[in-house]
Amino acid sequence: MNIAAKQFASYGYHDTKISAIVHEANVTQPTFYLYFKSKDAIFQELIGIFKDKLHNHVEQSRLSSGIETDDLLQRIATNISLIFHFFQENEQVARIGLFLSEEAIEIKKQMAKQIEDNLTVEAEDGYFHTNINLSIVASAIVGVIEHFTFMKLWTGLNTPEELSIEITKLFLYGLIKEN
Amino acid sequence: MNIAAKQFASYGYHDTKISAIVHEANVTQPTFYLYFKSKDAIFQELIGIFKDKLHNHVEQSRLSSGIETDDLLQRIATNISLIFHFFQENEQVARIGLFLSEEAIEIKKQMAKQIEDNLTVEAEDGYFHTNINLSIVASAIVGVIEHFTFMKLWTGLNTPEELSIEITKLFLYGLIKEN
Amino acid sequence: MNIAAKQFASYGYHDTKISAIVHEANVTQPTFYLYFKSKDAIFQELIGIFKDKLHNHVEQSRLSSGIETDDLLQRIATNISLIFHFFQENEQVARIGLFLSEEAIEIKKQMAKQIEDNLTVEAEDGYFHTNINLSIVASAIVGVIEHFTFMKLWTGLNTPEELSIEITKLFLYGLIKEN
Amino acid sequence: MNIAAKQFASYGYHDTKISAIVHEANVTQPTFYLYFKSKDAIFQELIGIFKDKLHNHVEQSRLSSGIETDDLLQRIATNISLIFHFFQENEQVARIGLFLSEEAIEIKKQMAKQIEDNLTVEAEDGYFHTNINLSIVASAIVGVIEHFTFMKLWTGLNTPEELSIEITKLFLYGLIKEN
DNA sequence: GATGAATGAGCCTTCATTCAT
DNA sequence: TATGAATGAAGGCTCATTCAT
Repeated sequence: MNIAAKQFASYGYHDTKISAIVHEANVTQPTFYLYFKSKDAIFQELIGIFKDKLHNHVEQSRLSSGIETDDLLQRIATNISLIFHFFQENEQVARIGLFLSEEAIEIKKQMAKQIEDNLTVEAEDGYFHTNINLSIVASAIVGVIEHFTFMKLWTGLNTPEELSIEITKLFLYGLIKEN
Repeated sequence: MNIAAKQFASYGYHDTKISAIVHEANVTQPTFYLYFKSKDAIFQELIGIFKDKLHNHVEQSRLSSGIETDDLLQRIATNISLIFHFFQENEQVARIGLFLSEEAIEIKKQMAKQIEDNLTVEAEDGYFHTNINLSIVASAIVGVIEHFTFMKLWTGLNTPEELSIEITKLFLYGLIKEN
Repeated sequence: MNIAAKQFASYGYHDTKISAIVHEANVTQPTFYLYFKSKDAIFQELIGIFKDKLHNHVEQSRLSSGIETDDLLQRIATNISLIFHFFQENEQVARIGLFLSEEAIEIKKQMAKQIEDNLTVEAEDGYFHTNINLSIVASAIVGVIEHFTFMKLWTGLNTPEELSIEITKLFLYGLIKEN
Repeated sequence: MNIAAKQFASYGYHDTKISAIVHEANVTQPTFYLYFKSKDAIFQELIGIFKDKLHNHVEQSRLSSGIETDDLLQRIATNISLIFHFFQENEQVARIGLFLSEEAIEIKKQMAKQIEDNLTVEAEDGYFHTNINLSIVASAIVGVIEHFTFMKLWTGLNTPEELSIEITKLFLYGLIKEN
């Protein structure tokens, strides 16, 4: 399973060959079919694993979100940082779920919904501009997270903390300096 | 060429068969090889086309950028809107260049560089926070554009104008309402 | 392997189709690729087999050459006869190695070298004309053997013994009757 | 035609492509079919050319054979030398006729017959051993000529004269030094 | 539970050859 | 006479998948 994840993540669906997976696993091809119905089946299974892990992660972070700081920025940054940590620790399966699967779209939509909900709660305190569409903001955040994960986190250019703090500052205060 | 672009954009590299391309083009397979050296060759050619178009587009928008408004927001929004328009009008080839090709990473890096340069110019007027890393901001903008293009523009949910104005507001002023 | 040898020997490289080989072997094409990397690979393998057999044959005949007759003619005739026997018993692979392969030239050169060495030993007894280039004689003998093998041995016109005795007489005494 | 001969001689029948021939001839493929019925047709035509040239050559040398020396060796050597010259001057077409064509066997048989006839005439003078089968000798000579042509003449290692003199000495006097 | 051996299905590619102009 | 454009026919090779043991 891990081997398959690694291969799919590295080479994509088509360029990952059952023969290569079983070779690295030191078993034979029929053995593969003893445990998985088909190439597609194991792929879907991996996607399922990602979705489960993601779901658990979200649950976890909801439960442990009691540790709320007074500081809004810190609070949001921590949330985003958790997401980056999750992608960092589950890179291979995340690559599959986020970039290779057909469900990727759906998964990202749910991420956005999740973030939107969080923002909505924050918004109730009245700190946010009211003329901004939080659904779109959430989607934008997903876009940035996704992009940074691929281009900066997985390439080792930045840590989750660096990325999350940068995102948070940007999205909260924007570029413009008011005076 | 267009047919191939459509097929690659729809099904990806491996699930696009030469037989399907030529079938839709009402020619036979050997005819394909009369014009393209191989499946990979036409794919690379399409990527090349995208890169060229993108390059031209960037050039054009640089030249015609004389129409500078006083309004910073409007100015930036227009620039981003142009990018969305470009992706809208070149959807298929953009799908290939942005999401299917191996060069996608490089292409996006260049987009980011481009945006960073523009921001740097704007920054000279002293309107921006000085503690913000423009390189990361540019990369974030690329992430959002890419995400929106895929999830909202190509799905017909939003127009280039809507998306660009939303992005601009968000990135310039952020979520926080100062008072 | 034998089937392939037969086909290559009969039809040449290009006119031998994998499909024909596997058909005669009562297996399917993928099975072929289970045992051989490519069409060219099995061809090279057959050439290798020929070279090995030839090498072994040469070794063998060197070892068993203790049975030296006093009669020079008989001795040489036996040697040549052995070569014809070898080609007779390994016709298919010999056809490939001698006439179809790119290495044919090299193989024949080595045959010639071999024969030259033998002649050189014989020459030490002083029976041969001294003004004759043994290297060229050896090459000539190879030419005749090759020609006879193709035109007379494999066509069933003559036996190894007939051919070898004829060659030997000719090369030893020539046409001219001295008196 | 010359171009085709060159290509066939260089690459063999299958590896010679019509496209390559017409390319080198600076015409298009349909033009080829304007002059030749098929790939096979031009190949046969080239074989025909070789056969004709060979035939003419034989005729010529028969007619001009009045220049008979008293010296038997010289006489025969000259004949063989002429053959080598012919092959040297018609290398490409000879490669086809001697090594690539299906008729090669027949052609060589005729060469042998020709040589046998010549030998028979010489034999009438009673200079030759009587217990030698002239048909086989002729065939042997063809084998040597063929081999030398390929391995020594066309590789530039030896001149026609060198080769013919060597062959003649060998076949007339043999290796054995009588005393 | 595991495998050696085999295969169905299909894809890319090539090449001699022709048609309409 | 010459060609631009196209194709029929086929061949090598790959890969997910299965059967018999």
